[in-house]
Amino acid sequence: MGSSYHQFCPVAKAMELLDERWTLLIVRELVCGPARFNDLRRGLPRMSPTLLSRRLNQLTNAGVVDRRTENDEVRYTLTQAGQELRPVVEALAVWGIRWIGELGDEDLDPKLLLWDMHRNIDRTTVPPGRTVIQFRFPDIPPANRHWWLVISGEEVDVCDTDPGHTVAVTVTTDLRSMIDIWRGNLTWSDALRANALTVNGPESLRRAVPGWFTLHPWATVPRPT
Amino acid sequence: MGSSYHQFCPVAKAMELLDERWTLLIVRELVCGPARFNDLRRGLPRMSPTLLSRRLNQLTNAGVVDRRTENDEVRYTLTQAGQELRPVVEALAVWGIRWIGELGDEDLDPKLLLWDMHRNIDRTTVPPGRTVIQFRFPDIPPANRHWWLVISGEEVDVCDTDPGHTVAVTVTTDLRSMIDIWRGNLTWSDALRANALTVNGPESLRRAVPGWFTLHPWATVPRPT
DNA sequence: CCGTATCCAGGAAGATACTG
DNA sequence: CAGTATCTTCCTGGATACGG
Repeated sequence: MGSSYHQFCPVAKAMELLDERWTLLIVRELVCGPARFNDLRRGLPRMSPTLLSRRLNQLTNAGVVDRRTENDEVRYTLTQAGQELRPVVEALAVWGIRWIGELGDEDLDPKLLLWDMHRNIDRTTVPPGRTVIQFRFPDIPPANRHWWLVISGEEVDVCDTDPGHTVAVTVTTDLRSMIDIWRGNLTWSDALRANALTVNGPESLRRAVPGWFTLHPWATVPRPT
Repeated sequence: MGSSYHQFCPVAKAMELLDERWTLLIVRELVCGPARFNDLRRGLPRMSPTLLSRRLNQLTNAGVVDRRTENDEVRYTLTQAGQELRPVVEALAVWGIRWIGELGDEDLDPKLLLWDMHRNIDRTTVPPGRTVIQFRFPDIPPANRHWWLVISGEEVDVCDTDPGHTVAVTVTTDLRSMIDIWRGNLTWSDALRANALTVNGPESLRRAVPGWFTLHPWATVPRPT
């Protein structure tokens, strides 16, 4: 655990645990539901597995995280104490979206974007059966340029190589615009109108695409004037 | 500023600034109102002035803190962005008081206790004129054992040497009990009944003392069963 | 009163490779 | 899939002393 502040103040005691690098981002991941070690790694790609492991142990020892093994599958979940960190994470998200507007190019990670999108699909609006969305970001290096979201009845998969299925719609845009949309700083229709984004595919699907994603809670936070 | 997480997530962007050691505790201090450099030092006694200075610069550059010089007096205040960190601090306080119950002896700092008490005096209930409360903590080393709170019309002073004024009431207790009361884990009356605390002085004042302090918001937070 | 200058030690975090 | 092991670097944070 982080070293002590030698203060009895609850804020200080909380921060002894939570002010260590990455800790609250792990909680953020787990707020979305139980996760396996490698799920967490996908949401925290710049974190080394050693450090992730250490942090999970610290959080477990602190009573925030529970490590469960169910028929050979390891799951990390939030305990009651962990669940109650949700207001902290939400308050931070609201503050962050309002006051930290400028993103550096380093912050624009397509891997994270797709990972986040994949868990915010509104199944009820996507056609039944298998639907594949292709994303193309021509402005970034080829290695990360092409992505596929494979939506089937039970699950949603993220691929960075062509899964081979028929593509329903292709979204072509620069990465920053797509992230601006995701964060709620830009609407799909404004991006389309400004030619910052194009959707290829059958008319009906093209119109429907934006509705396939649930709005991130961030997106609706009012911004400072 | 802290190093980047390379994520566009608002929580990550917020934590780049806020997860550095001491940063949110400075915000906590400033949430109570504008403060001078040495006021902050009193609330953060284990922090070196170098580091406090550096953090204040970081927070100023981040647009969270404003440094004002008014007729030769330096004041640090929260900007609008800083004010909006209040929900974060409050969420952390609620979580901390509920889930980080055990305090080490290292966390029991009488200096901090008195500093915190001095800014939570309910003037309307304290008799007019000058009122002096003496605190005695026989269980701790002599150097920190005796404290005086000098309440006058305009201000409240903390002294660790006898200010020489007439003492209205003397509170004698162990430090941990006083902090338990302050955090809302123990009531004045329970402490009195258990002989963990005694108040000396005129009957009427003795009864009134607990009411001279405003209840800390922490104190009323319901605890987990 | 309000900080800055300097120095030092320790450990945190990153990178990489490897194992059951 | 779920982590350890190891190594190295850097940088934070702490302590202390000093200046405007």
